[in-house]
Amino acid sequence: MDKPIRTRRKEERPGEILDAAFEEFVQKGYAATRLEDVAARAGVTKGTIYFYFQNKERVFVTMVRELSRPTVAQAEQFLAEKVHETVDISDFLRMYLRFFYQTIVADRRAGEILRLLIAEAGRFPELVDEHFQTLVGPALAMLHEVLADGMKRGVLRSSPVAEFPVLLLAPALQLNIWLLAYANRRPVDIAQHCEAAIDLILNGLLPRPDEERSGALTNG
Amino acid sequence: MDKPIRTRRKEERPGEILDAAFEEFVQKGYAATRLEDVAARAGVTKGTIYFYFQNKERVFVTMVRELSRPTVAQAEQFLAEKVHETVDISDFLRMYLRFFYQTIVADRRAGEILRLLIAEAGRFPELVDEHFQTLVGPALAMLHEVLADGMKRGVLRSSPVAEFPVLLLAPALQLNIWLLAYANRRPVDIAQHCEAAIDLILNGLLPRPDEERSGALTNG
Amino acid sequence: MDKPIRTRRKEERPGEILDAAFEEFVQKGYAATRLEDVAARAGVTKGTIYFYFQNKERVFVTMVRELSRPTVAQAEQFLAEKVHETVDISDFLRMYLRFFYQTIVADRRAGEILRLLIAEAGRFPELVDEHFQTLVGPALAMLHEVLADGMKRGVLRSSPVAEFPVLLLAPALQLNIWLLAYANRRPVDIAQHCEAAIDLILNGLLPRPDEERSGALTNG
Amino acid sequence: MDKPIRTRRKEERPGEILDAAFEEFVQKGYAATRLEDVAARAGVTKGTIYFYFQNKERVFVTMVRELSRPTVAQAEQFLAEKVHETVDISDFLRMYLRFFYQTIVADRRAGEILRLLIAEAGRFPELVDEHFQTLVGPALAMLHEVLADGMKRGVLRSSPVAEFPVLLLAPALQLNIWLLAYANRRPVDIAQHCEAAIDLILNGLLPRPDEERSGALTNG
DNA sequence: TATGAATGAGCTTTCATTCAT
DNA sequence: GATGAATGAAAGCTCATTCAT
Repeated sequence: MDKPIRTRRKEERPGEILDAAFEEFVQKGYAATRLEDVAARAGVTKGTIYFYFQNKERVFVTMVRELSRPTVAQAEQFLAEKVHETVDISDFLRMYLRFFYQTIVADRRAGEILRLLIAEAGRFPELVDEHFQTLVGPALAMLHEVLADGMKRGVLRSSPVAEFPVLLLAPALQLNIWLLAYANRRPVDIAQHCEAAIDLILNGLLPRPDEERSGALTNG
Repeated sequence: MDKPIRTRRKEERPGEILDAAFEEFVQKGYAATRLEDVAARAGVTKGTIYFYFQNKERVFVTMVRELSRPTVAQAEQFLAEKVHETVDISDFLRMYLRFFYQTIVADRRAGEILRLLIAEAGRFPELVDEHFQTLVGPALAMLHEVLADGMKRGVLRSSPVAEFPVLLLAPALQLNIWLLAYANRRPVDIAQHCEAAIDLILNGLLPRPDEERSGALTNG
Repeated sequence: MDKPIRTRRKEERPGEILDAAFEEFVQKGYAATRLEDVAARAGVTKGTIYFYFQNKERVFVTMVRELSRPTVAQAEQFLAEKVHETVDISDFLRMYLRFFYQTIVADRRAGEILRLLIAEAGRFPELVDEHFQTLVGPALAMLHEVLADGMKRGVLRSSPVAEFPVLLLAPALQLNIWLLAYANRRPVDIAQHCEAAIDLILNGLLPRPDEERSGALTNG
Repeated sequence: MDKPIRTRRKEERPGEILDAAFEEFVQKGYAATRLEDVAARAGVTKGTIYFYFQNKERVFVTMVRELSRPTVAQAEQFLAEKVHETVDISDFLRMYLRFFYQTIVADRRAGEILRLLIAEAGRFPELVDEHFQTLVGPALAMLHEVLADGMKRGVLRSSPVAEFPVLLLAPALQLNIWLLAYANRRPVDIAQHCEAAIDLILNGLLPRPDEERSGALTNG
């Protein structure tokens, strides 16, 4: 029990280290995390980390990439399904929002990584850009297409929102940050928050039969 | 001839230090900021900081509080004006949103402090809570009141959004994070973003004359 | 006695540190020297070294430069005196050799620094070149001039040695290395070694009246 | 088909490791050399080194001994030939000097090992002494004998050089150090350097027919 | 024989903090 | 009030050495 006999597990070690790194980085942030604590949590010693990773920075970057992988895969699959071409636009938007709530709010790992990325954006700009390219960009591009198409077809109200599809993701982002910043001190019902966002957004986007000109309400 | 300068300085020193601290903390984050750099930027030496502040943590906390002060004052004034009691609800919501865009997006200091708070939330939970109590909480309380009242009076569609007034702030928060995370790499037109958010939200909240039951669109 | 009260001596500290560094580097070599030992020997703590020097390399380089200074000054003075223009060439060469024995053999500091430079030449090529430029080069240039002039005037035998003035310094270099490599295990009488070298070199350089052609003995 | 290669390897491994060690130690010095680099250069892994050698120190010591072997053998053969008893003393001295230039200057391995020994003398005093016993000592003893005998027979000028035969090796040592310290930055023509040394030394040692008393030139 | 994952002591370097002046 | 030399507790990283396979 004292010295857990030296075990070799080349296959699993890196993953174990990255899992440990995730917990530590999330808890303390990049700079305040000690690699020794990561090692201890992974059940190895400092030296072992340096056997698998070049330095602290590489541990962080690799961890973000590796733990983002399932999220990226899910998102790619979701975006590839092209359900929007066959489904009612309201239904599609509901699905879309729920998917994002699922991804960046309900999934702790994905949510924490997003927050970590925001918090450490200044130190890891390339990582942030990478994240944009693989996740945010494609998701926004698809939304943009759906919105523009819906407006052209008249199933959506014509609105400047078409140019800011990111607005549809804002609620999920807000909740992500809220939950992680206030931790357990200000709990929120995720499902209700999501449904409220859907209510607001769908009503905001669907045509208003009472109006001749779209955007009538917009000018102040 | 010498004196006046020295005297003036004496009173301004703490403020100069906090200004310098703001720049450094924003650039590097809490842990990676060196008090020596703060001192250099403020034109003093490390020792001087310790004359005015107990330690690094106090410098950070005091900086956040002190530099938040004008924002808090503005917000308090805005919330106290009670214009919502006299003005058309659409106009009020427009003003409200624009005010927040002004505050947490266009005002660099307020915006950066918000981001700092998000990034360092784990290390300074009390500061986050304080921020909630003085800024976020009151703003949300007032919004909640306005929304609930509007729905009761029928000038707003009855909707679960009433219980999540924070949804109205989500767009500004999203833009704040976007700008600070992507820095200058992905510029956004703030005014247009704001107007798009207003369009979405107002249309999402105002009554839909074509429908009997509110929320008809909500169920999936 | 326990904690030698923190004393400030900005003026003397760097010198004390360099003196301590000299002893440690000489004893252990560059790589094997611990800055902590240097600090202890100088009566300060590790941190203090970093207050005055950027890093270990700078400590080494600065030490070599600083402790070479008196030697360089002596050499410059010696070379500037131009006694060779007024003195009998035998007398001059005797002075010259004795001066170098004094410098790189009898003077422990200069001798050790020379050996350090030889030992660490691979890691500090610029330092070696600097040493050449300030010490070796000028000394050889002057010797070359004296030898060439002497041979032209016929007071020295014409010989290929003119092109290799460094041969006159070889004995002192050899003794330097001998003493430092064998430490006290193989003591040598410096003065006798020097006089033997002078005997060999003067007899080797002065004209041989029995010969018509110089260099008669050289061909094998 | 496989076997022969493996078998051959098996016997050559230690030698391959020592060759690799030589290159690394020469390039970086003892302390700065990583056994991992030695292993990589030898085409094996770190563990293998520990199979053949107890530790880093033994690798170094064994390498010096092993790679010195051919040099020692050559020297022993040369010294055993006793050509000095049959050959003209000038011819003998020429041969002697040329042999040493060949050995410690022209032969890169022997030259580097000599320099390594000088550089690391402080850490490996026994190795230095061993080197003295097997190489330097015998060579000097023989020289001493030849010089003393020559002076007694009158074929050499009587001189204090008899007691410092090492002076005859000084030029080769100087050139060895020069070449290794200045690497390729200050090239020297080895053959000419050698011939100049021979010229200086022979003329310095052979009798001067113009003088009654030997050593007349020596007193300053 | 050989491997290479794992260890852990040790080293350089950093920096918040102190304190004599 | 202000300085800045000095401290010392980390923390990142390296590498000789070990050992299960």
